[in-house]
Amino acid sequence: MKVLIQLNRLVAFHKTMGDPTRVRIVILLAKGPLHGQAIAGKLGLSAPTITHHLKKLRDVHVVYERRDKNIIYFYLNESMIKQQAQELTKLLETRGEELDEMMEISLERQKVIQNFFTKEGKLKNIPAQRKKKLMVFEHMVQGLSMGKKYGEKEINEYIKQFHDDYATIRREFIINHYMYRENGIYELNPEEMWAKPE
Amino acid sequence: MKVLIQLNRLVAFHKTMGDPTRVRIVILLAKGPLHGQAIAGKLGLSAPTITHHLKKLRDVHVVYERRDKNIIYFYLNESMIKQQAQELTKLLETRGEELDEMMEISLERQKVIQNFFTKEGKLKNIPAQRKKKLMVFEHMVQGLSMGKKYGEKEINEYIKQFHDDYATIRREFIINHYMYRENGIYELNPEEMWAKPE
DNA sequence: TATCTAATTAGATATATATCAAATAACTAA
DNA sequence: TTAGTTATTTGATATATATCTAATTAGATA
Repeated sequence: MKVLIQLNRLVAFHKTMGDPTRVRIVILLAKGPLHGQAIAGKLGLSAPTITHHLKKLRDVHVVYERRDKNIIYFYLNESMIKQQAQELTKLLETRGEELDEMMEISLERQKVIQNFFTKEGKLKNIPAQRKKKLMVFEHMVQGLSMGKKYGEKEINEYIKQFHDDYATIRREFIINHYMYRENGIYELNPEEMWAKPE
Repeated sequence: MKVLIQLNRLVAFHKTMGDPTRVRIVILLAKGPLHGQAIAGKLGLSAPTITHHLKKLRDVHVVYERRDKNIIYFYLNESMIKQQAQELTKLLETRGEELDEMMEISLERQKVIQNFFTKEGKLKNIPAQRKKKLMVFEHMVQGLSMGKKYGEKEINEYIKQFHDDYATIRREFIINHYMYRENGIYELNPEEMWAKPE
């Protein structure tokens, strides 16, 4: 099977992790979720600065947030970090000829993602065109971890991060073989099984 | 065993990998060593630009170079990439309390490294003070891969990247249990075995 | 020694970004 | 509705950095 890396995603991830403040935030969140003020306090930085960094971390899906009353808690998305660690080693298996192809695919995909997601990472609507729809789903599924089992509630919560209509999207995940379900437990399929355009 | 991460090293690595040109260089070198002009040609960038990026990649030990006649070939240090991929996942196991400790150690170490290595990464001289000496050796040993077997020639070549007196340094590696030797084959020891100060 | 090629350095420019204080927005609870 | 808390946005500033051209250095060879 061909090693396909999404260059932009990989670069964006590393760029984001290439800042000491952000890594410190990640380390703090590894212990458990925190709200903005707490992070600011622990790191001795202002609230706007923390907002700034959290936005970047959220852009690459390293953190996500959940509101409880008036306080927004930030969570670490561990699976994304694990995934990117894998991508890094995949780089070594890449044959140089694939570079151009990778760049092209990356570019097209980037455009679609940019069109259908707000800058906050919310899905505006589900694309009608199949190819684009699949790109959007693949994008969403990136934050899930291979081999991990998810309860239905958990999946719903995860999808809500992108769109309120989690039921439809969850169904699409199954239909297009991104995930499979057994006794109410959801799990990511291997990439070979995912729906492909054409 | 405690998870000890060198924050600065980790951040520097990711910062370096957070640039599309540099990742493209890494992908090219994954196929095999190349010289500067070749890289410049393939990427459509000027020679100075390539020099600039190679310097950064060299700073974090992702590439190293070897001269053949008049041409300098750049090699990918795959073990460093694998190692950093591991460090990334180690982040997740880090307990937040270790943050300060990590920062402090990082800072002290950084200073020592800065004092004893030139900005080209060459070791100026072996520190007399034991603690600093160990830091220097640990620094050098970072580019070797755990579990990999190295021939004596290979080790010598590797050490020459830092200092001409490879024999002394190779001996120190053994004395301080960074590596062990069996029938002329060298291998990295697990970190628990490494010499510790005090 | 003179000359060729490869690599680096210097200097310039344009762009990005980390940070803060002040203003604003979003939400809760009284 | 009003007050209080938390988060974000705005605007300013200082710093970093990706890229180029031109000049320089390093090493090989004729």
